[in-house]
This record gives sequence, C-alpha cells and structure tokens, in this order.
Amino acid sequence: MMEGEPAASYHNITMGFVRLHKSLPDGREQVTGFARPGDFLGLASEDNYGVTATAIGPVTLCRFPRDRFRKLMHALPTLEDRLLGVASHELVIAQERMLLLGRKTARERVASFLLDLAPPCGETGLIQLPMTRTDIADYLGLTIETVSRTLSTFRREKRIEMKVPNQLLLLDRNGLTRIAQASAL
Amino acid sequence: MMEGEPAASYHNITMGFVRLHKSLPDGREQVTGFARPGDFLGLASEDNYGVTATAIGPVTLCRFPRDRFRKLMHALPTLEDRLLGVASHELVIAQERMLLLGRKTARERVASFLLDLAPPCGETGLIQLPMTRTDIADYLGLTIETVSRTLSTFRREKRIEMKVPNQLLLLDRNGLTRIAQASAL
DNA sequence: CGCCCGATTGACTTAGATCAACGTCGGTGG
DNA sequence: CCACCGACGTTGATCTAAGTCAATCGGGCG
Repeated sequence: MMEGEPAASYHNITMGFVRLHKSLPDGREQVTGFARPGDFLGLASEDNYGVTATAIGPVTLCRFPRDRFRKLMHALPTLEDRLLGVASHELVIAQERMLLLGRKTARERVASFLLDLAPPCGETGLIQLPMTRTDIADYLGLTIETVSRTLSTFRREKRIEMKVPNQLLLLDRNGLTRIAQASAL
Repeated sequence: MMEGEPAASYHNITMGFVRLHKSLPDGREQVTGFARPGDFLGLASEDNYGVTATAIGPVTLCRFPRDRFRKLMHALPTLEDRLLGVASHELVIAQERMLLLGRKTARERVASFLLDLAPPCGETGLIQLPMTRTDIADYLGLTIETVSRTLSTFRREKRIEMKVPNQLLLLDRNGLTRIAQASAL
C-alpha cells in the first residue's frame, strides 16, 4: 500500500509490525504511525491511500478488497459502527501527535514515545522495540542522533535501562510521565 | 467543548469560525484545526473530547445531543456512511499535518498553510484570514515572529500582497506550491 | 576474520526561538 | 474631536535546541 496509489483494499495485520509513513520529494520522511497485530489499515484513505505502509520484519496480513468489504460493512451495521469508533480513536491519537510534533521538546517527545509503548508491557516495564532508531526519529520528527542522545540521557538519569539497543526497561515511569506532559521540570 | 470534558454533544457550525486546540500544562498550545461553516465537530471524541473548541468571533452552531444523534445515525445508514467518510478524510488531513509539523521548514509550513486556505477563494486568490497570527503560529508549530517574518519574505518575493494583516492576495500560486512541496528550491 | 549496518558520541553549525523595540489601528473617554 | 491606551503585528539583535558532519563502536553474517 503506497501513498497516492488507488486504495484497492483494507488490511488487518495478523503478525508483525508495519510502519506507516509519508515523504517529501527530497527524501524527508514522517512516520505517521506504527501498526501492530490486530490493527486495521486503510481507514485513512479516500480514493487513494494517504500513506505508504512498509513492513518491519516479516508480516502476515489479511486483505479485504475494498468493494467487497464495503458491501460487508453495509450488511453488518455493527461492523460499520466499530469502524467509526476506530476512526474516532485514530483521530484522537492524531491530535495528540500534532501536539507532540508541533510543541514538545526532544526530551518530551522521547518520553511520550516510551510511555506510548509501555501499556502492552504491563507492570514489568520491559519494552521490545521492533523499529530502528531511524524509524523512531522519523516518527518523532527528530534525527537519529537526537533520539540516541536523549535515550542515553534517560539512561544516565536512571530512568531507563538498555542492555541492547532494541530492548529497554522502564525504571522511572512517573518521572517519564512528568517529562512527557511537560509538568514543570 | 473542552479537552477532557465528557463528550455530550456533536455540533455543526452554521456561521463563523472555530479554533480546535490542545494545550500543555505550561501554556504551550497546538491548534489541531480550524472549522468553517458546514464542518462537523465531535468525530474526534471518545467518551471525552480530545480537543478544546474556541470561537473566533461570533459563531452559531447546531447542537446534537450525543445519544439522540447516535440513535439517528443507526436509523439512517446513509448518515453513518457519510460520517465514516468524513472521519477518513479528517485522518488523511491529520497525516498531512504530521508531515508538516514533523518535517517541513517554516517557509514550507507557511506556504502550505496559504495554499490550504486558497481553494474557497477560487481564481482570484483573495484570502480572508479570520484568525490572528498567534492562531496561525500555534497551528503551524511556529512562533508569531516567524510567521510574520515568513509572510514578509513572501511579500518581498512578490508571491503575495498584503495591504492589511488579515487579508491577502496570492500572486504566485505555482511558486508557493513548489515551496510547500519542497520540490528543489 | 573482516565487512557492514545500526547505534553512539563529540564538535560545530543553524533555523527558528527568545527578547526587545517600535509601528499601527480601533476604541474610549475627556 | 483628538489624545491616550491596549492589542496585534512587524522588525531587529541575540541565543539555543536540535541538526549536521564526522569519528568510533559493536554485533551479526558471509
């Protein structure tokens, strides 16, 4: 699924991770979101896709041809209802990201990012990062260097632990929450 | 309608302009969008509103209590269909804004903003700005000074004309389009 | 073993923010 | 009627957060 291409299908991820992104002619990239198993792709499309989807590692997904899916949707009002709910939720998330991209500092962005990843990890605070530093940077509107430096700072401050680059442990969730919300120092 | 408040109603603007925004505890603001007559408010809500709506000047709107509206929606599948379409469109716009906020320069942002305002003005290119420089800055993730300076630059470059601060004329739509898309200088 | 790719760290640069002064206009009251 | 005031906008000087450029590290793979 590629930005600008006719939106022929909806998809549902069954395994793996997908990066959704848009780009500028000169190569600058903005990751608009990451999709995890269970996520539904294609809602943010009109006649053409608005973003490009790229697999991060191996992915399996379930494809629904657009016309057939729309018929199904009309036959099952509950489904359409559900989709409207999903779309509303995505809009709320999108607005939160505008606040992050438009007004937060690098430190606040990275803290917000870590906390967004936290829920699925429950109490343990152990986070697997399926994406590279480049993906994170393009997601947060920063450079890989700034992401790396900020993570190092959090490590020095004992807010996170990171033995390997793509697996980390939240040590100070409260502190990170304060930083993410920009509540006074 | 205020960020975090229970989402009690949907609204349809019949007159005037509304600013939708989120803010950080220390006062930093991000305008997530402006709404014009005909626009529908409340789609981007779950149980609570995700943004605050503030009137820019006098506004009249049509209020739909949430429960009643949802009943109506279930009775009229065409309406729900329409709303899903609106939500998809909003998502596409939101993604475009993430690209702008995350990756575009000040110059590119202001050019994009001007072009977004252009359509309703047709060929003439005469744009009425209902919002202040502060609103524009908070919309584009910039400061008022940068917005003002960039507009002055465009004026010096004969791309726009601006006799009074809130009314301007597009002189070089092609040039602005090139700038907005970041297509080589 | 050596290569390559991703991540980290350091030195330096810069776009845009901040701080500050000034201009302009519309409203208010003397 | 016009002098004052406050809000909004513009412009200039300076500062800084984050970007760029560059060197180094480290782990997986052929």
